[in-house]
Amino acid sequence: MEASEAEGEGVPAGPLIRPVRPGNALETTFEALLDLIKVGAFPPGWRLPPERDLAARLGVSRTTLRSVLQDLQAAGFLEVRRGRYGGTVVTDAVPEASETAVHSPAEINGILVYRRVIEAGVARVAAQSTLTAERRSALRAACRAVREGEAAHYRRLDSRFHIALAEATGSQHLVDAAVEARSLANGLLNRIPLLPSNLENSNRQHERILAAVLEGDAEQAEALACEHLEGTESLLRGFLLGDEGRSG
Amino acid sequence: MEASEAEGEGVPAGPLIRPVRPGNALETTFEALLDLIKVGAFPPGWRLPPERDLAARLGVSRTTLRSVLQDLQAAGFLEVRRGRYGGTVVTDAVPEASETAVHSPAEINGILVYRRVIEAGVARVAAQSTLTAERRSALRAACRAVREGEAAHYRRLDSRFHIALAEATGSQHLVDAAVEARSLANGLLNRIPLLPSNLENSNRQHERILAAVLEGDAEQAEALACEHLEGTESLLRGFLLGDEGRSG
DNA sequence: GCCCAATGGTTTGAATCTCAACCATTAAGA
DNA sequence: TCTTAATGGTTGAGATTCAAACCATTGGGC
Repeated sequence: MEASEAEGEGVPAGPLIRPVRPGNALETTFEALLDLIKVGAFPPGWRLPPERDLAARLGVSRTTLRSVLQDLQAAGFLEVRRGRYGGTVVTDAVPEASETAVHSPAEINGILVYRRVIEAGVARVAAQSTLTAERRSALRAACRAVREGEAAHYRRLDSRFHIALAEATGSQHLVDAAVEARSLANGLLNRIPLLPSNLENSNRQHERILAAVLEGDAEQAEALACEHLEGTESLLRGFLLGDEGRSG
Repeated sequence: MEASEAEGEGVPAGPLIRPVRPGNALETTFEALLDLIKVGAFPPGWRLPPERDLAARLGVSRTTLRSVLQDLQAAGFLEVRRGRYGGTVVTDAVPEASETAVHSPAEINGILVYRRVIEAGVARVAAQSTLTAERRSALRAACRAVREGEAAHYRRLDSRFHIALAEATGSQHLVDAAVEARSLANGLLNRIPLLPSNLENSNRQHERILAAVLEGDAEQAEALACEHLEGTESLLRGFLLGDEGRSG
């Protein structure tokens, strides 16, 4: 067998090999919980599952989890209270738009394209799904929360709305993908300023997407989602790629 | 703060909490490598990256990786040769369609819906992407390999073609999602028999999807991908859900 | 025939993580 | 006021995983 690449013949499989352990247990657990806070899975005031339960769900030991919870507490995201009816509660601290890793234009495009496939697909499937009254109510509440929330919480509330759409599909895999896509995209989105006019427009688009989903109009829901995503993509491409282009 | 659920108010975030360590290092590494073999990332004859390199890419120690490689060798999937110009080569052993976990109808639907969102979206984006001559060549080769391959290797070759489409998008996240979607779906697809007429039809659909992608017709590529996926979904729903329905 | 370098194979000690048992706190109910 | 039970807090032993150093094999080049 003659090898043209270290991996063998043909197109190398390099990119297909992904870390099964991208970091140590502490790092990955910290990132996971912070991501969930950032995308609104744990809104302020929310009480996390009890430590023993949460550790089991995350697949780490309680010792490891406790260390992470202490770090999150020290960073101001959690408050802990002992005793019966105690627990670990999420504060309303807003995660700083940290200096995320610098992405190449190709990476940025890769994230945007991924987000669009996921979120437009989610809108379509949600519109095709049978929604319970509870689910409809949750969608409306999430949409209203974005509109009525303070600007400081916009990113989190916006994310939560899009994830609520994913939850409406009934596919755990789409939910996971939506969470991941939002976490990736937020790292980029947080670098552009929130202008009131843009937020207003975005909120209107949310209403229309929601209406299409509730009406069961799959074509419309997907088209509106694409339009919505194109809006922020344009902002991003101009803001980030333009920047990168100039500094390049 | 009044809690309606253990996690707090409103819709519980339970489903959003995912294991950061679904299994131990040996298990997850074994699954990851076997999945890559199954989806054609490592075709027969392929030489894996050297151990030290592969361990680094997977994010595990060389000790852990070696243990997994030994298991895969014992299972017949790999052959190892020492010395200069040695290495670890993939055999042409076909993974048995093992008794995968029994899925509920909701889980099956969740997988199918996820696969459709990913693969239809991938077709669209691939058609919109600028393809190098090498990439076009790889796509054609992958499509041809499905058509000309033996039935025993069909699943692997079919998967590789769809993943090649994802690679054409240039988005690592779509590639990862396509690998995952394929691994999930294959667990289901392997339970239905491969009929020559179905394979013929599937191959024709592959050709048409490829043609649309190469021509840059995004609408067509996505529509054809949906039609292609609907075909196997129908087979699956009738075969699995019908079964479950009757036994239920 | 010897050398070299790239690969797999082995061993040892350290780091990380897990598990389980037990302690302390706390507010509601009796 | 005491009890209860659900929560967080602490400790020690063991398992898992890692890192690094070194050995053995092997085929091509000189």
